[in-house]
Amino acid sequence: MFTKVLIVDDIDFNDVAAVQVLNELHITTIDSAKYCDEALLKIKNAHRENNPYQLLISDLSFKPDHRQEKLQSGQELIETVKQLYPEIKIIAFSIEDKSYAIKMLFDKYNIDGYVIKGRHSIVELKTAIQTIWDTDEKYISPELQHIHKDKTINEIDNYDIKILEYLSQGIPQDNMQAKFKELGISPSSKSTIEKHINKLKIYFQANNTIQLVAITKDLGII
Amino acid sequence: MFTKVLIVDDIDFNDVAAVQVLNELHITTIDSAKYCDEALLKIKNAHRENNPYQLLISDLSFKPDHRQEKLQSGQELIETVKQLYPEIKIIAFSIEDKSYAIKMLFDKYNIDGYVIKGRHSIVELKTAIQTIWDTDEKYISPELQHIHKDKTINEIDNYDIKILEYLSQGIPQDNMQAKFKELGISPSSKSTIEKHINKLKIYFQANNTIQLVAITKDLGII
DNA sequence: TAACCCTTTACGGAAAACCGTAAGGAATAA
DNA sequence: TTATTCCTTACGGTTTTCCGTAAAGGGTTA
Repeated sequence: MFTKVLIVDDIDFNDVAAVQVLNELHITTIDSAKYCDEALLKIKNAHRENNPYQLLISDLSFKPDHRQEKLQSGQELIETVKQLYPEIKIIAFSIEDKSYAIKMLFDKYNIDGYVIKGRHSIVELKTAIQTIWDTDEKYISPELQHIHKDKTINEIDNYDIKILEYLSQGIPQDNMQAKFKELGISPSSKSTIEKHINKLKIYFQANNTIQLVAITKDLGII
Repeated sequence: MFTKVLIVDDIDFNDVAAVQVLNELHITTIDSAKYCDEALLKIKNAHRENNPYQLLISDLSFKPDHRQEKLQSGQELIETVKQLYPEIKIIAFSIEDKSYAIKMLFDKYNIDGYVIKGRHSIVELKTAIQTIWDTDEKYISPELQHIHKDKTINEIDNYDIKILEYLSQGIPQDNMQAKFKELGISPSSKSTIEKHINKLKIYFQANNTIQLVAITKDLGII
Protein backbone atom coordinates (compact mmCIF):
# COMPACT_ATOMS: atom_id res chain seq x y z
CA MET A 1 0.00 0.00 0.00
CA PHE A 2 1.02 3.63 -0.47
CA THR A 3 3.02 4.91 2.44
CA LYS A 4 3.04 8.66 1.82
CA VAL A 5 -0.03 10.57 0.73
CA LEU A 6 -0.94 14.25 0.45
CA ILE A 7 -4.52 15.45 0.77
CA VAL A 8 -5.42 18.88 -0.58
CA ASP A 9 -8.76 20.37 0.37
CA ASP A 10 -9.67 23.82 1.57
CA ILE A 11 -12.51 22.61 3.78
CA ASP A 12 -11.07 21.58 7.11
CA PHE A 13 -13.88 19.12 7.69
CA ASN A 14 -12.67 17.05 4.78
CA ASP A 15 -9.12 16.93 6.06
CA VAL A 16 -10.28 15.53 9.36
CA ALA A 17 -12.38 12.83 7.75
CA ALA A 18 -9.82 12.01 5.06
CA VAL A 19 -7.09 11.42 7.60
CA GLN A 20 -9.41 9.09 9.45
CA VAL A 21 -10.26 7.13 6.29
CA LEU A 22 -6.65 6.85 5.16
CA ASN A 23 -5.60 5.70 8.58
CA GLU A 24 -7.85 2.69 8.13
CA LEU A 25 -5.82 1.74 5.05
CA HIS A 26 -2.69 1.75 7.22
CA ILE A 27 -1.06 4.54 5.27
CA THR A 28 1.77 5.70 7.45
CA THR A 29 2.32 9.29 6.35
CA ILE A 30 -0.75 11.40 5.70
CA ASP A 31 -0.20 15.09 5.14
CA SER A 32 -2.72 17.73 4.23
CA ALA A 33 -2.76 21.17 2.67
CA LYS A 34 -5.46 23.81 2.44
CA TYR A 35 -4.01 25.74 -0.48
CA CYS A 36 -2.76 24.60 -3.86
CA ASP A 37 0.48 26.54 -3.60
CA GLU A 38 1.08 25.05 -0.18
CA ALA A 39 0.50 21.58 -1.64
CA LEU A 40 2.97 22.09 -4.48
CA LEU A 41 5.56 23.36 -2.03
CA LYS A 42 5.17 20.27 0.12
CA ILE A 43 5.49 18.02 -2.91
CA LYS A 44 8.63 19.80 -4.05
CA ASN A 45 10.18 19.67 -0.61
CA ALA A 46 9.39 16.00 -0.19
CA HIS A 47 11.00 15.31 -3.54
CA ARG A 48 14.09 17.32 -2.63
CA GLU A 49 14.44 15.33 0.56
CA ASN A 50 14.26 12.06 -1.38
CA ASN A 51 11.05 11.12 0.36
CA PRO A 52 8.44 11.93 -2.28
CA TYR A 53 4.70 11.57 -2.09
CA GLN A 54 3.29 8.57 -3.91
CA LEU A 55 -0.29 9.72 -4.07
CA LEU A 56 -2.00 13.09 -4.28
CA ILE A 57 -5.68 13.42 -3.42
CA SER A 58 -6.95 16.83 -4.39
CA ASP A 59 -10.15 18.80 -4.47
CA LEU A 60 -10.83 20.91 -7.56
CA SER A 61 -12.30 24.20 -6.41
CA PHE A 62 -10.69 26.37 -3.77
CA LYS A 63 -12.09 29.51 -2.26
CA PRO A 64 -10.10 32.66 -2.81
CA ASP A 65 -8.61 34.12 0.30
CA HIS A 66 -6.57 37.04 1.49
CA ARG A 67 -3.59 34.97 0.35
CA GLN A 68 -2.20 35.52 -3.10
CA GLU A 69 -2.10 32.14 -4.81
CA LYS A 70 -0.32 31.21 -8.01
CA LEU A 71 -2.34 28.04 -8.53
CA GLN A 72 -5.98 29.00 -8.57
CA SER A 73 -7.60 25.59 -8.81
CA GLY A 74 -7.15 21.90 -8.35
CA GLN A 75 -6.90 21.54 -12.11
CA GLU A 76 -3.85 23.76 -12.19
CA LEU A 77 -2.26 21.92 -9.29
CA ILE A 78 -2.90 18.58 -10.98
CA GLU A 79 -1.49 19.80 -14.28
CA THR A 80 1.66 21.11 -12.63
CA VAL A 81 2.26 18.01 -10.55
CA LYS A 82 1.73 15.65 -13.50
CA GLN A 83 4.27 17.64 -15.50
CA LEU A 84 6.91 17.83 -12.79
CA TYR A 85 6.43 14.41 -11.20
CA PRO A 86 4.51 12.12 -13.56
CA GLU A 87 5.17 9.18 -11.24
CA ILE A 88 2.91 10.59 -8.51
CA LYS A 89 -0.57 9.08 -8.71
CA ILE A 90 -3.39 11.58 -8.57
CA ILE A 91 -6.98 11.18 -7.43
CA ALA A 92 -9.35 14.09 -7.92
CA PHE A 93 -11.86 14.23 -5.10
CA SER A 94 -14.65 16.67 -5.66
CA ILE A 95 -18.36 17.33 -5.47
CA GLU A 96 -18.24 18.33 -9.11
CA ASP A 97 -20.34 16.14 -11.39
CA LYS A 98 -20.07 18.11 -14.61
CA SER A 99 -19.03 15.52 -17.17
CA TYR A 100 -17.12 17.94 -19.35
CA ALA A 101 -14.79 19.06 -16.58
CA ILE A 102 -14.21 15.50 -15.37
CA LYS A 103 -13.47 14.10 -18.79
CA MET A 104 -10.88 16.85 -19.24
CA LEU A 105 -9.10 15.63 -16.13
CA PHE A 106 -8.68 12.15 -17.53
CA ASP A 107 -7.99 13.07 -21.15
CA LYS A 108 -5.87 16.16 -20.74
CA TYR A 109 -4.23 15.78 -17.33
CA ASN A 110 -4.18 12.00 -17.18
CA ILE A 111 -5.36 11.63 -13.60
CA ASP A 112 -5.56 8.16 -12.10
CA GLY A 113 -8.89 8.38 -10.35
CA TYR A 114 -11.96 10.49 -9.81
CA VAL A 115 -14.02 10.07 -6.67
CA ILE A 116 -17.15 12.13 -6.27
CA LYS A 117 -17.99 13.50 -2.86
CA GLY A 118 -21.31 12.01 -1.92
CA ARG A 119 -23.08 9.49 0.22
CA HIS A 120 -20.54 6.74 -0.46
CA SER A 121 -17.30 8.64 -0.78
CA ILE A 122 -15.59 6.86 2.12
CA VAL A 123 -15.98 3.45 0.52
CA GLU A 124 -15.25 4.79 -2.94
CA LEU A 125 -12.12 6.60 -1.91
CA LYS A 126 -10.79 3.45 -0.27
CA THR A 127 -11.62 1.41 -3.37
CA ALA A 128 -9.98 3.97 -5.61
CA ILE A 129 -6.77 3.96 -3.62
CA GLN A 130 -6.75 0.18 -3.45
CA THR A 131 -7.44 -0.19 -7.17
CA ILE A 132 -4.72 2.20 -8.20
CA TRP A 133 -2.22 0.56 -5.87
CA ASP A 134 -3.10 -3.01 -6.84
CA THR A 135 -3.72 -2.79 -10.56
CA ASP A 136 -2.50 0.62 -11.67
CA GLU A 137 -5.85 1.05 -13.41
CA LYS A 138 -7.94 4.20 -13.52
CA TYR A 139 -10.80 4.53 -11.05
CA ILE A 140 -13.96 6.51 -11.50
CA SER A 141 -17.04 6.63 -9.30
CA PRO A 142 -19.74 4.27 -10.61
CA GLU A 143 -22.34 6.97 -11.12
CA LEU A 144 -19.96 8.89 -13.38
CA GLN A 145 -18.86 6.14 -15.70
CA HIS A 146 -21.29 7.32 -18.32
CA ILE A 147 -19.06 10.31 -19.02
CA HIS A 148 -16.73 8.19 -21.13
CA LYS A 149 -19.53 7.93 -23.63
CA ASP A 150 -20.10 11.68 -23.58
CA LYS A 151 -19.13 13.13 -26.91
CA THR A 152 -19.34 16.78 -25.92
CA ILE A 153 -15.65 17.09 -25.25
CA ASN A 154 -14.80 15.95 -28.76
CA GLU A 155 -17.34 18.13 -30.49
CA ILE A 156 -16.75 21.38 -28.65
CA ASP A 157 -13.33 22.96 -29.09
CA ASN A 158 -11.56 25.92 -27.54
CA TYR A 159 -12.85 28.20 -30.26
CA ASP A 160 -16.45 27.41 -29.31
CA ILE A 161 -15.68 27.88 -25.63
CA LYS A 162 -14.14 31.26 -26.36
CA ILE A 163 -17.31 32.32 -28.14
CA LEU A 164 -19.45 31.11 -25.25
CA GLU A 165 -17.32 33.01 -22.76
CA TYR A 166 -17.57 36.21 -24.76
CA LEU A 167 -21.33 35.76 -25.02
CA SER A 168 -21.62 35.33 -21.27
CA GLN A 169 -19.62 38.52 -20.84
CA GLY A 170 -22.21 40.44 -22.82
CA ILE A 171 -20.04 41.05 -25.87
CA PRO A 172 -22.20 41.51 -28.97
CA GLN A 173 -21.35 39.48 -32.05
CA ASP A 174 -20.24 42.60 -33.87
CA ASN A 175 -17.57 43.34 -31.28
CA MET A 176 -16.57 39.72 -31.10
CA GLN A 177 -15.10 39.68 -34.55
CA ALA A 178 -12.97 42.69 -33.66
CA LYS A 179 -11.81 40.92 -30.48
CA PHE A 180 -10.84 37.84 -32.43
CA LYS A 181 -8.89 39.91 -34.95
CA GLU A 182 -7.05 41.69 -32.11
CA LEU A 183 -6.08 38.38 -30.59
CA GLY A 184 -5.11 36.94 -33.95
CA ILE A 185 -7.69 34.21 -33.63
CA SER A 186 -8.94 32.86 -36.94
CA PRO A 187 -11.57 32.63 -38.27
CA SER A 188 -12.91 35.92 -37.09
CA SER A 189 -15.72 36.93 -39.42
CA LYS A 190 -19.13 37.74 -38.06
CA SER A 191 -20.65 35.15 -40.35
CA THR A 192 -18.47 32.34 -39.00
CA ILE A 193 -19.17 33.37 -35.43
CA GLU A 194 -22.88 33.29 -36.19
CA LYS A 195 -22.56 29.83 -37.68
CA HIS A 196 -20.69 28.50 -34.67
CA ILE A 197 -23.26 29.89 -32.29
CA ASN A 198 -25.95 28.28 -34.39
CA LYS A 199 -24.17 24.92 -34.32
CA LEU A 200 -23.89 25.17 -30.53
CA LYS A 201 -27.58 25.97 -30.20
CA ILE A 202 -28.47 22.88 -32.21
CA TYR A 203 -26.01 20.73 -30.28
CA PHE A 204 -27.29 21.80 -26.87
CA GLN A 205 -30.90 22.07 -28.04
CA ALA A 206 -31.19 25.71 -27.00
CA ASN A 207 -33.99 27.90 -28.25
CA ASN A 208 -31.84 31.01 -28.31
CA THR A 209 -28.46 32.32 -27.27
CA ILE A 210 -29.64 33.17 -23.77
CA GLN A 211 -30.59 29.59 -23.07
CA LEU A 212 -27.39 28.39 -24.72
CA VAL A 213 -25.32 30.31 -22.19
CA ALA A 214 -27.52 29.10 -19.32
CA ILE A 215 -27.10 25.47 -20.41
CA THR A 216 -23.36 25.61 -20.93
CA LYS A 217 -22.93 27.30 -17.57
CA ASP A 218 -24.87 24.49 -15.96
CA LEU A 219 -22.68 21.92 -17.72
CA GLY A 220 -19.56 23.60 -16.43
CA ILE A 221 -18.28 24.38 -19.92
CA ILE A 222 -18.03 28.04 -19.04
CA MET B 1 -25.01 22.95 26.19
CA PHE B 2 -27.33 21.27 23.72
CA THR B 3 -27.71 17.59 24.43
CA LYS B 4 -29.41 16.32 21.30
CA VAL B 5 -28.36 17.40 17.82
CA LEU B 6 -29.14 16.23 14.29
CA ILE B 7 -26.69 16.69 11.44
CA VAL B 8 -27.97 16.48 7.87
CA ASP B 9 -25.46 16.20 5.06
CA ASP B 10 -25.35 13.93 2.04
CA ILE B 11 -21.56 13.76 1.98
CA ASP B 12 -20.48 11.03 4.34
CA PHE B 13 -17.14 12.74 4.93
CA ASN B 14 -18.90 15.63 6.59
CA ASP B 15 -20.88 13.39 8.91
CA VAL B 16 -17.72 11.77 10.19
CA ALA B 17 -16.02 15.09 10.84
CA ALA B 18 -19.11 16.74 12.30
CA VAL B 19 -19.59 13.99 14.84
CA GLN B 20 -15.97 14.42 15.86
CA VAL B 21 -16.34 18.19 16.25
CA LEU B 22 -19.58 17.96 18.20
CA ASN B 23 -18.10 15.37 20.49
CA GLU B 24 -15.58 17.92 21.58
CA LEU B 25 -18.45 20.13 22.76
CA HIS B 26 -19.65 17.27 24.96
CA ILE B 27 -22.95 16.94 23.19
CA THR B 28 -24.31 13.61 24.26
CA THR B 29 -26.61 12.62 21.44
CA ILE B 30 -25.40 13.27 17.89
CA ASP B 31 -27.45 11.78 15.09
CA SER B 32 -26.98 12.19 11.37
CA ALA B 33 -29.05 11.83 8.21
CA LYS B 34 -28.05 11.74 4.54
CA TYR B 35 -31.45 12.66 3.12
CA CYS B 36 -33.83 15.49 3.96
CA ASP B 37 -36.85 13.20 4.23
CA GLU B 38 -34.91 10.94 6.55
CA ALA B 39 -34.01 13.95 8.68
CA LEU B 40 -37.61 15.11 8.97
CA LEU B 41 -38.67 11.61 9.93
CA LYS B 42 -36.11 11.47 12.69
CA ILE B 43 -37.19 14.86 13.99
CA LYS B 44 -40.84 13.83 14.02
CA ASN B 45 -40.10 10.54 15.74
CA ALA B 46 -37.96 12.21 18.38
CA HIS B 47 -40.75 14.65 19.06
CA ARG B 48 -43.31 11.90 19.33
CA GLU B 49 -41.12 10.12 21.84
CA ASN B 50 -40.87 13.29 23.93
CA ASN B 51 -37.17 13.47 23.33
CA PRO B 52 -36.91 16.15 20.66
CA TYR B 53 -33.84 17.51 18.95
CA GLN B 54 -32.69 20.89 20.18
CA LEU B 55 -30.47 21.77 17.27
CA LEU B 56 -30.49 20.96 13.57
CA ILE B 57 -27.37 21.44 11.49
CA SER B 58 -28.16 21.07 7.82
CA ASP B 59 -26.46 21.35 4.47
CA LEU B 60 -28.38 23.10 1.68
CA SER B 61 -27.83 21.15 -1.51
CA PHE B 62 -28.39 17.43 -1.78
CA LYS B 63 -27.62 15.24 -4.73
CA PRO B 64 -30.57 13.48 -6.31
CA ASP B 65 -30.55 9.76 -5.96
CA HIS B 66 -32.48 6.69 -6.93
CA ARG B 67 -34.61 7.51 -3.91
CA GLN B 68 -37.74 9.56 -4.37
CA GLU B 69 -37.56 12.48 -1.99
CA LYS B 70 -40.31 14.86 -0.98
CA LEU B 71 -37.95 17.49 0.36
CA GLN B 72 -35.54 18.37 -2.42
CA SER B 73 -33.22 20.76 -0.61
CA GLY B 74 -31.98 21.94 2.71
CA GLN B 75 -34.07 25.06 2.30
CA GLU B 76 -37.25 22.99 2.15
CA LEU B 77 -36.19 20.96 5.16
CA ILE B 78 -35.43 24.12 7.12
CA GLU B 79 -38.74 25.71 6.15
CA THR B 80 -40.70 22.64 7.20
CA VAL B 81 -38.92 22.19 10.50
CA LYS B 82 -39.27 25.86 11.44
CA GLN B 83 -43.00 25.63 10.77
CA LEU B 84 -43.59 22.42 12.67
CA TYR B 85 -41.14 22.91 15.52
CA PRO B 86 -40.15 26.58 15.80
CA GLU B 87 -38.34 25.86 19.06
CA ILE B 88 -35.64 23.81 17.32
CA LYS B 89 -32.57 25.91 16.58
CA ILE B 90 -31.25 25.65 13.04
CA ILE B 91 -27.77 26.19 11.68
CA ALA B 92 -27.28 26.07 7.92
CA PHE B 93 -23.89 24.61 7.08
CA SER B 94 -22.96 24.92 3.46
CA ILE B 95 -20.27 25.79 0.97
CA GLU B 96 -22.70 28.22 -0.61
CA ASP B 97 -21.54 31.84 -0.51
CA LYS B 98 -24.22 33.44 -2.68
CA SER B 99 -25.46 36.33 -0.62
CA TYR B 100 -28.98 36.26 -2.04
CA ALA B 101 -29.63 32.67 -1.02
CA ILE B 102 -28.15 33.15 2.43
CA LYS B 103 -30.08 36.31 3.20
CA MET B 104 -33.27 34.47 2.29
CA LEU B 105 -32.49 31.88 4.94
CA PHE B 106 -32.32 34.50 7.65
CA ASP B 107 -35.14 36.73 6.46
CA LYS B 108 -37.64 34.18 5.23
CA TYR B 109 -36.89 31.03 7.21
CA ASN B 110 -35.50 32.66 10.32
CA ILE B 111 -32.51 30.37 10.79
CA ASP B 112 -30.32 30.86 13.82
CA GLY B 113 -26.91 30.56 12.23
CA TYR B 114 -25.05 30.22 8.98
CA VAL B 115 -21.62 28.61 8.91
CA ILE B 116 -19.76 28.44 5.64
CA LYS B 117 -17.76 25.34 4.84
CA GLY B 118 -14.20 26.47 4.43
CA ARG B 119 -10.79 26.57 5.98
CA HIS B 120 -12.08 27.50 9.44
CA SER B 121 -15.40 25.71 9.63
CA ILE B 122 -14.47 23.59 12.63
CA VAL B 123 -13.84 26.62 14.82
CA GLU B 124 -16.76 28.52 13.35
CA LEU B 125 -19.21 25.72 13.83
CA LYS B 126 -18.21 25.40 17.46
CA THR B 127 -18.53 29.16 17.94
CA ALA B 128 -21.92 29.18 16.25
CA ILE B 129 -23.26 26.43 18.48
CA GLN B 130 -21.84 28.06 21.59
CA THR B 131 -23.20 31.49 20.66
CA ILE B 132 -26.68 30.22 19.98
CA TRP B 133 -26.72 28.22 23.18
CA ASP B 134 -25.31 30.99 25.36
CA THR B 135 -26.93 34.11 24.00
CA ASP B 136 -29.69 32.98 21.67
CA GLU B 137 -28.25 35.37 19.09
CA LYS B 138 -27.85 34.73 15.40
CA TYR B 139 -24.46 33.59 14.15
CA ILE B 140 -23.01 34.15 10.70
CA SER B 141 -19.52 33.42 9.42
CA PRO B 142 -17.36 36.56 9.57
CA GLU B 143 -16.61 36.63 5.85
CA LEU B 144 -20.33 36.69 5.09
CA GLN B 145 -21.43 39.49 7.38
CA HIS B 146 -21.44 41.91 4.49
CA ILE B 147 -24.58 40.27 3.14
CA HIS B 148 -26.73 42.14 5.61
CA LYS B 149 -25.82 45.27 3.73
CA ASP B 150 -26.68 43.70 0.38
CA LYS B 151 -29.71 45.38 -1.06
CA THR B 152 -30.33 42.93 -3.89
CA ILE B 153 -32.87 40.94 -1.94
CA ASN B 154 -35.01 44.02 -1.38
CA GLU B 155 -34.79 45.28 -4.93
CA ILE B 156 -35.39 42.04 -6.79
CA ASP B 157 -38.78 40.42 -6.28
CA ASN B 158 -40.36 37.15 -7.35
CA TYR B 159 -41.66 38.72 -10.51
CA ASP B 160 -38.16 39.60 -11.62
CA ILE B 161 -36.90 36.15 -10.73
CA LYS B 162 -39.67 34.57 -12.77
CA ILE B 163 -38.62 36.64 -15.77
CA LEU B 164 -34.99 35.66 -15.31
CA GLU B 165 -35.93 32.00 -15.10
CA TYR B 166 -37.97 32.18 -18.27
CA LEU B 167 -35.13 33.94 -20.02
CA SER B 168 -32.70 31.22 -18.98
CA GLN B 169 -35.12 28.66 -20.37
CA GLY B 170 -34.93 30.25 -23.78
CA ILE B 171 -38.43 31.68 -23.77
CA PRO B 172 -38.63 34.74 -26.03
CA GLN B 173 -40.21 37.88 -24.66
CA ASP B 174 -43.16 37.50 -26.99
CA ASN B 175 -44.06 34.10 -25.54
CA MET B 176 -43.42 35.30 -22.03
CA GLN B 177 -46.42 37.57 -21.98
CA ALA B 178 -48.62 34.67 -23.03
CA LYS B 179 -47.14 32.52 -20.24
CA PHE B 180 -47.84 35.22 -17.69
CA LYS B 181 -51.42 35.55 -18.87
CA GLU B 182 -51.91 31.78 -18.63
CA LEU B 183 -50.62 31.77 -15.08
CA GLY B 184 -52.69 34.82 -14.18
CA ILE B 185 -49.58 36.76 -13.30
CA SER B 186 -49.95 40.49 -13.65
CA PRO B 187 -48.58 42.62 -15.21
CA SER B 188 -48.10 40.61 -18.35
CA SER B 189 -47.61 43.01 -21.22
CA LYS B 190 -44.57 42.77 -23.44
CA SER B 191 -43.76 46.36 -22.67
CA THR B 192 -43.66 45.82 -18.93
CA ILE B 193 -41.54 42.72 -19.33
CA GLU B 194 -39.12 44.69 -21.46
CA LYS B 195 -38.95 47.40 -18.83
CA HIS B 196 -38.25 44.94 -16.04
CA ILE B 197 -35.49 43.28 -18.03
CA ASN B 198 -34.05 46.70 -18.70
CA LYS B 199 -34.16 47.57 -15.02
CA LEU B 200 -32.38 44.32 -14.19
CA LYS B 201 -29.70 44.98 -16.79
CA ILE B 202 -29.01 48.38 -15.25
CA TYR B 203 -29.05 46.96 -11.74
CA PHE B 204 -26.60 44.17 -12.50
CA GLN B 205 -24.61 46.27 -14.98
CA ALA B 206 -25.16 43.84 -17.82
CA ASN B 207 -24.53 44.81 -21.43
CA ASN B 208 -27.31 42.61 -22.74
CA THR B 209 -29.75 39.94 -21.70
CA ILE B 210 -27.25 37.14 -22.24
CA GLN B 211 -24.85 38.62 -19.72
CA LEU B 212 -27.74 39.37 -17.37
CA VAL B 213 -28.59 35.68 -17.20
CA ALA B 214 -24.93 34.74 -16.78
CA ILE B 215 -24.54 37.18 -13.89
CA THR B 216 -27.71 36.20 -12.06
CA LYS B 217 -26.81 32.54 -12.42
CA ASP B 218 -23.44 33.26 -10.84
CA LEU B 219 -25.14 35.10 -7.99
CA GLY B 220 -27.41 32.16 -7.34
CA ILE B 221 -30.56 34.14 -8.05
CA ILE B 222 -31.59 31.60 -10.66
C1' DT C 1 -4.33 20.83 -63.96
C1' DA C 2 -9.08 20.02 -62.88
C1' DA C 3 -12.61 18.24 -59.76
C1' DC C 4 -14.08 17.99 -55.25
C1' DC C 5 -14.90 18.93 -50.40
C1' DC C 6 -14.89 21.81 -46.59
C1' DT C 7 -14.42 26.12 -44.28
C1' DT C 8 -14.70 30.93 -44.33
C1' DT C 9 -16.74 35.15 -45.77
C1' DA C 10 -20.23 38.36 -47.59
C1' DC C 11 -24.81 39.77 -48.11
C1' DG C 12 -29.75 40.61 -47.38
C1' DG C 13 -34.26 39.92 -45.70
C1' DA C 14 -36.91 38.38 -41.50
C1' DA C 15 -37.41 38.13 -36.69
C1' DA C 16 -36.40 39.51 -32.16
C1' DA C 17 -34.78 42.62 -28.96
C1' DC C 18 -33.89 47.40 -27.68
C1' DC C 19 -35.29 52.00 -26.36
C1' DG C 20 -37.70 56.20 -26.03
C1' DT C 21 -42.22 58.39 -25.97
C1' DA C 22 -46.85 58.81 -24.93
C1' DA C 23 -51.34 57.36 -23.58
C1' DG C 24 -54.30 54.86 -20.22
C1' DG C 25 -55.52 53.38 -15.30
C1' DA C 26 -55.42 52.84 -10.48
C1' DA C 27 -54.33 54.50 -6.09
C1' DT C 28 -53.42 58.35 -3.10
C1' DA C 29 -53.40 63.12 -1.49
C1' DA C 30 -55.18 67.83 -1.61
C1' DT D 1 -63.99 66.44 -6.61
C1' DT D 2 -59.44 67.25 -9.03
C1' DA D 3 -54.49 66.78 -9.14
C1' DT D 4 -50.53 63.99 -8.68
C1' DT D 5 -47.88 60.00 -8.87
C1' DC D 6 -46.72 55.51 -10.12
C1' DC D 7 -47.39 51.56 -12.78
C1' DT D 8 -48.98 49.49 -16.99
C1' DT D 9 -49.65 49.30 -21.81
C1' DA D 10 -49.23 50.56 -26.67
C1' DC D 11 -46.56 52.02 -30.46
C1' DG D 12 -42.80 52.90 -33.68
C1' DG D 13 -38.18 53.36 -35.12
C1' DT D 14 -33.46 51.52 -34.48
C1' DT D 15 -30.27 47.99 -33.59
C1' DT D 16 -29.01 43.34 -33.09
C1' DT D 17 -29.59 38.79 -33.97
C1' DC D 18 -31.12 35.11 -36.90
C1' DC D 19 -30.94 32.35 -41.00
C1' DG D 20 -30.56 31.06 -45.69
C1' DT D 21 -27.94 31.60 -49.98
C1' DA D 22 -24.02 32.21 -52.61
C1' DA D 23 -19.38 33.35 -53.56
C1' DA D 24 -14.40 32.89 -52.32
C1' DG D 25 -10.49 30.51 -50.52
C1' DG D 26 -7.64 26.35 -49.14
C1' DG D 27 -6.45 21.78 -49.24
C1' DT D 28 -6.71 17.03 -51.10
C1' DT D 29 -7.17 13.68 -54.74
C1' DA D 30 -7.41 11.97 -59.48
